Formats: sequence, C-alpha cells, structure tokens
Amino acid sequence: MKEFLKTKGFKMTPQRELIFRSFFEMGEHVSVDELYDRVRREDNSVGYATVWRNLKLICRVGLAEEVNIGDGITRYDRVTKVPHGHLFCTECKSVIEFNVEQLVGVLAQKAGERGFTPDSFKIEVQGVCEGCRALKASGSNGHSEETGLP
Amino acid sequence: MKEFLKTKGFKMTPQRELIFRSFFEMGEHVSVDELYDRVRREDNSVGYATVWRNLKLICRVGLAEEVNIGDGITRYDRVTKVPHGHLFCTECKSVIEFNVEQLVGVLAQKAGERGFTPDSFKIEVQGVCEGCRALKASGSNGHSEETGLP
DNA sequence: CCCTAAATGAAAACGATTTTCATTTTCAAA
DNA sequence: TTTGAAAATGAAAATCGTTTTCATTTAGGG
Ligand SMILES: [Mn+2]
Ligand SMILES: [Mn+2]
Ligand SMILES: [Zn+2]
Ligand SMILES: [Zn+2]
Repeated sequence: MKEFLKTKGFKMTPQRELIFRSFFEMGEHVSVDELYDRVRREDNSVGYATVWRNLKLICRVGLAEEVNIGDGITRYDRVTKVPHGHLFCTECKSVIEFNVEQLVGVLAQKAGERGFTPDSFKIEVQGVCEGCRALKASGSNGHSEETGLP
Repeated sequence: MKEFLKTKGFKMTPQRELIFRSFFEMGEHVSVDELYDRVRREDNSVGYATVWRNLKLICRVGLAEEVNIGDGITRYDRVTKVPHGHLFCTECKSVIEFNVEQLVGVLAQKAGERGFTPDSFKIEVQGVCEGCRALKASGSNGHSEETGLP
C-alpha cells in the first residue's frame, strides 16, 4: 500500500496507514463518522478532517467510491472487481448488494447508442427487505396513514 | 388538482397553486432554487420555505421524486408512466434520459429472488456526452494529470 | 542532515436543507 | 354567513454534514 501510494505521488503517515487499514477492515458503505470513531479507538489524536481527506484520497486512487443512499450521508464503498447494485430497505435501512454485470453491459450499450461514454454506473432499488416484509405481514403494527407534512 | 389534493387532505392556496403549476411547466430535474426563482417572477411575496414544502408535498402525493445527481443539490423529477434512467455528463452537467422498462423488469426479478419487494428504481450512468467527447477529442486542451488533493 | 512539498489537527466557514414561531388563511360545520 | 380548528405561510434561525483555512508538523528525496 505504501508503495502503491508513493507511485501515485502521496506520502505515507501513521495516520494515513491507520485510516486506510481501518477502512478496509470495516464493512461496506462506511461513513466518515463511522470511520472516524473506529480510527479514534486506536489513536484518539487523529483529526476528523484527516479522516475525511483520506477517505477522499481512497476514492481518488480508485479503491472506493462515494455512494448516496438518500439519507444525506455520504458513504464510501470499496470498489469491487464485479460491479454491484444495492437493494436498500427503507424500513430497516439495510443494504443488500447484488451482481449487475449483465445489466451494466446493457446499460453501456444503451449509453453508446446515444453517443455517451460511460464511466460508472449506479443501480439502486428502494423497497422492503424480506425480514421487514415478514414483520409487516404479521401485522405487528400497520403504520397509520401519515399524510401530513412534517 | 385542487380536488386531487383535497381528497388527500390538503388545502389549496394561491401560493400552492402557483408553485404546482410552475413546477409542471418547468423541465425535468428542477431544484428548489430554480423553482423559487420561477415562482418569484410571478409573485415575489412567496417564501422559500413554502416552495420547499410544496415540492416535498408534490413528492408525497406521488407526482415527483427527489433525484441526486451527485452535486449536492436535490432535484425534483416528475414521475413518468415509463420508468427512465439518467445519463449524467460529468463535463457539462447535462442529463440525458432513457427508457429502462426492460431493465426494471430484470431488476425486479433479481430483487424478488432475494425476498426483496421493490418500490422504486434508480439507474444512473456517469460519463461524457457526445458533445463533450467531441470537444475533448479535438484536443482543445487535454486536462493535465491532476493527482493532488484539493 | 536539510529542504520543500505534503500532511495534519483544530477551528471556522459553507451551504443546502429543515425547523421554529408568530400570523394568516382555508374550508367545513354550525 | 359566521366561526373556529387545522393547515399553510413567510421570515428568520437552526441544523448538520461537508469542505476550507491556517499554523504547525512530518515525510522522504537528495
Ligand atoms: Mn456496495
Ligand atoms: Mn429524469
Ligand atoms: Zn428491512
Ligand atoms: Zn457533456
């Protein structure tokens, strides 16, 4: 990793090493706050801005990308060899990943037909996961109508 | 429209009527600021919060939905009968819409296989549009490497 | 060891979104 | 038509995640 960054023209620091390591040890879809907390447990002198900047760096060198699931918080998702989409449960906020290799193929073609050169794809489905569906079906509550504004 | 809202339990006001009408007269992907400006031209006493709240209301009653193209500004997109995706040009910020009916079918199936019940789909492609591609090809500049952090 | 560019940490700045609150308006019931 | 409760509005302030600033420290090639 140190070498990898060096060839890209970046320096290695203890903070950076800790941040990178922590990020890759954590699960998918990590937010700045989550990574900051994690890093702090090991070294409580690391600044928030440093965590933020290094997360941006991880994206810049192509190891992750930002993902927005609509809750206003930017999360960082490791880049995987096979492209994946997200099933986002609006009830429990869980995220299920799924393979989108073929879909991306179709998309690339559609884009090409319009003279568009694709860089990256975002495929997300909002809905209700199996668990939450079961809960709702078992009539545990039944969410009253909720039509008024906040 | 007035009746439509009334059945949903909302009241009609001159501001609301103006805001709704303006929104549907504007193009796709309207931001709060854009709609606010437009509305103001007709009635400069309408407040920003009122525009914002009514945009949220339009979504709540299912006539539009929020869309984030990654520039930090929430835009509002009329809900169309046929689902569409977005080709987002990272150079000129233009947005091309395209039909995703079949894709959504595939997605729904994939989701179903995992016990997931889909509500809505988001299919976005980031890349470079035809025009911008041509400009870059004609070597007008050639973007130097850009590896450093901001 | 030195020097310069890069990196860091704390704090402030930013900026879109959302809420608060006093006031006005709608609309259905009387 | 009058009336009153609920909803809507406008101005301003609060929120809150993100990004920048700036003084200081550090990395690492020469
Ligand atoms: Mn993911
Ligand atoms: Mn659209
Ligand atoms: Zn769920
Ligand atoms: Zn373009």
